[in-house]
Parts: sequence; structure tokens; C-alpha cells
Amino acid sequence: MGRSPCCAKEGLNKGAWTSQEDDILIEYLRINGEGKWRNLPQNAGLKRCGKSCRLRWLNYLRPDIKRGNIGPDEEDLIIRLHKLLGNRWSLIAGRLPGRTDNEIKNYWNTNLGKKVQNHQISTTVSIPPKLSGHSDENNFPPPAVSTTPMLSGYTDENNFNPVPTINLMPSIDTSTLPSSPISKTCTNSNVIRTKAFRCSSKLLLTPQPNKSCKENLETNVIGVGLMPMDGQHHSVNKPTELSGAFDELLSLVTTTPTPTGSSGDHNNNQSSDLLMNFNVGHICLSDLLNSDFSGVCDFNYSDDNMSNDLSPVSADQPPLTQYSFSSLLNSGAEWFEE
DNA sequence: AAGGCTTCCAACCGCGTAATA
DNA sequence: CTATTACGCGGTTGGAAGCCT
Repeated sequence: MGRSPCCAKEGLNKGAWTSQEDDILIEYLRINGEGKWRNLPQNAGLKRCGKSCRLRWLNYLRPDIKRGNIGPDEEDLIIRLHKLLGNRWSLIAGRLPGRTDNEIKNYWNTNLGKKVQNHQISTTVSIPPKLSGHSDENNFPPPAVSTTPMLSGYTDENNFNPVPTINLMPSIDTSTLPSSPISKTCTNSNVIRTKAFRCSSKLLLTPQPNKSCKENLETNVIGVGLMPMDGQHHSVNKPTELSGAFDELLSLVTTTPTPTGSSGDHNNNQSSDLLMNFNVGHICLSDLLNSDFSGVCDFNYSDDNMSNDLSPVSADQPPLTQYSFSSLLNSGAEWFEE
């Protein structure tokens, strides 16, 4: 049985909205509030699809919408969140008050994606959306080159010390992975592929001690991530179990890695080890993400190596206040929740 | 000035999933 | 429990505007 269309297509206006239509929609929503989008056009007297009305309202007509002029701080936050969350535009937008997913998505596709790509912002590149379906196996992953992330507006002149980026989704050597579509989906982009994690149960990371990092990754991130959980909640004793995890994470991110071999090898190893070394056992990632990371926020940023050179902040440097690591991590917490 | 090309972004489309009957 | 409906999301499209030759 097919899916019924969201609305009758006949006789509906399409394309750009007129100010008259906007007024009608605003007035209707002012009186009736949001919701019931399907019936809204008929009730409001609009020749539009309910979906279209919803989109128009959410993206343009809502009173709290902030349009244009995405500042350098917002830009940087978008980049960080995208690195963490991937193309989860609505989640990213949720961390940018007044911004919509559509605006951020467009901004990314027209500005940031190119910028990130050009600057090779880290060795584990988040593939821009248009390349996410990249099928040239021989050219993937992209060259792992560690470069200085010179984000617009964040230069030495204005004394900005960005928070270090930590990849929760490790990059892995795709050449050694099975070539199943699932693996490719998860590994072609160094982002958490979101749909897979939006299951109704919590995602658990269960590293197996007798497995390699790669195997663990496949088991936990790829395998579990793409299959609905069984509904069992492996509840954790937060204070005790998590504290150990925090210690590991803390030691991991505060230890300046010693590069060996090519930068590509090093970077891949480091990032792929992150999740595995982070011995969370049966810890629910949502619990982890929801937890207080304030203790691990005191890092300085070495502009030579954003992802890898995480040296402890010195005493004479100001604490990070703008976007803390904890808030960044918390930004990803919601979608792990039930 | 005009035509072609590129960029940007508002809007559309289809799918997944939660909610409801 | 199953079928259906509605919502929300991310990918994509297409037209307007700007740029280039």
C-alpha cells in the first residue's frame, strides 16, 4: 500500500510565497497556534500544501527567526557541531538560537563545506554532503593532511582560543574494512551517520577486549548503529562506571600524542583509537554525553594541529567560556535519548 | 549591452518514524 | 498488533541574482 500524498496537489500554489500568503499564515498561526499542518491550508484559506506552510513558518515567519549575518562564532560552532554530528542540521540549528536547519544547511553547502574542504580542517574530514555518496573507493579516504584550521574570524589577532575538537566517531582505515554498503555508509564520512542512531533505544558501546579497534568499531558503531537496539536497557551505575570513563577520556584528550610515521597513519590511529581506548564498557553514550565534562574543558588550542595537539591550558590563559566542551558534547546528547 | 555561467537559497520531495485509530 | 496518518528531517531542485566575458 502506498503512502498517501500529504495533500492534494491540484490547484495548489507552488514556488515563492507572496506577502499576502505570509500574512494569512501568520495571522492563522497567531490565533490557532502551530500544529495540524495538514488541515491548516484549508482552514486558513491558503492554496498551499500543509508541508509548505509548516516550512514557511518554521524557516521564515516565526518571530524568533534570525536571518543572515552568520557571525564567525556561529560559523565556528557550526563547523564543530557538524564535525561531531554530521548532517544533522536540525540538531545543529538547535544549538544556534534563531537559526533554522535549512539556513544552516544552505550556509554549509555554500560556504562552510567549501571552506572546511579547502582548509582540510582536520585529518579526518567530514565529507561535504555532495560528496557523501562518493563512490571512488580508490580515492577514499582523502589525504590525511594535518593543517592549521584558519577559520574565518578566528585569527591570532582577536585572541580566540577555540575549544579542541574531539572526534567521537573515529576515522578508520577503510581499505581494511569489509566493502559492504553499511560499512561504506558509516565510514565514508567521518561523522556519525545519524539515521542509524536515531533508534528508540539507547546506543551502547560495548568494546570487546579481545577485539581490535577496527572490529570493535564495526561491532559497536557500525553494527549496533545500524540496527535497532533490542530494547534492553543496560542501565549503568553512573557515578562509578562513568567516572572511570571520564578518567580515560580525560587522559586521552590531555595526552599530547607523539606522532610516529606519516601523519596519516598517526591521525588515523589516534582517532580510531579514541572510541576504543575510551573504555566505556556498558555505558550508554547518552549518559556520557549528558554528563558534566567541565573538568575536561581546560585545554588550550594549538593552531598547528587542531585535532591532535591538545595541550593543557596554561595558568595565564583565560578559561574557555564561549562554547565549552561539555556544551558541545551535550549538543549531541538529545538524539541519543529515547 | 547582452548572453552565458555560477552562486545562492527558498522551496519542494521523499523517506523514516512517532502517533493514532 | 496492524494499518494509517501526520510530522519532521535531510537531500535536491530550480529560479533569481550576481558575475564574467
